[in-house]
Amino acid sequence: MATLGDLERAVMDLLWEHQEAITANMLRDLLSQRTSEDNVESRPLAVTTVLTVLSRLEKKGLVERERASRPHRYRAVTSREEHTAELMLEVLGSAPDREAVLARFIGTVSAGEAQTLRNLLGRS
Amino acid sequence: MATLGDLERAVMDLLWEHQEAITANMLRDLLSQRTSEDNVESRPLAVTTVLTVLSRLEKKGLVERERASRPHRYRAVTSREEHTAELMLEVLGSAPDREAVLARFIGTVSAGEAQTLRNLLGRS
DNA sequence: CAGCATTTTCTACGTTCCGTAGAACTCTAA
DNA sequence: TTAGAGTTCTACGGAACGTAGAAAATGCTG
Repeated sequence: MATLGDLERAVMDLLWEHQEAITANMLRDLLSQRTSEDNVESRPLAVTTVLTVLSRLEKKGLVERERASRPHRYRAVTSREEHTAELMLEVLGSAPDREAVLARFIGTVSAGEAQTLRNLLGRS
Repeated sequence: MATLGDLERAVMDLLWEHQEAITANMLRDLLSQRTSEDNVESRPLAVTTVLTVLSRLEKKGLVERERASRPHRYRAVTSREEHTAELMLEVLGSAPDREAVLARFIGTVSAGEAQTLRNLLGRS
């Protein structure tokens, strides 16, 4: 499965929040903001660190970059919803009896979400 | 997330197929059977190897053992369906807008499964 | 166009997780 | 009480990830 590390995840979260492609430097600033909110004493990451995880994310197919603009700009390839739904499907597919899993799944989902699902599925 | 390695996964698969708790030796035999089906030339695992992954799985809360019976016997703590459904829920919860994810998810599920979901959700 | 600042790539190191298993220790049955 | 089966301890190699310096590429500016 495409499992992400903490920093990779944080970077993806930021990219998902930005429709526009952004640079590694912007990402570094956003990351240091975010971690300083958690008032954890820590110096900001080096830009090269951010660039490293960005290329790893690119290799994983989650991020693409505009090489044209000089400070390269990065964006998420798929939306967070798409990505998450794909992951859920992948997990679902890891069991032989998908329907049995769905049954359990429905049981755990909140009432509101169950209603959402009914609406989405329409009548039959 | 509780992500599993290949061998850990293989062991869980076997435990999930056995309602009865089984010993490390049985597991080793079952594993060597399974891999020999894939006619990959390979000598069977050492029992200590199986025991190691079993204790790791125990630490992860996926497996419990009967320490009473002398060759300890191991069983999965939850069924595969339960486990998988929990994982799906965990993935779902990793996105802020769960309903949007569900919308995508419904879109990707097969028609048969959509029908299953309708039945499970009952009418509204 | 040459030098400098910015940006990107390469290389690398420490940590954690996992597959793998030997060494050492602990039971229990005879 | 001891041998053999079983369990725990310790360990190592490889991969993934966080981290970042060194080196190379690029582009602006005089």
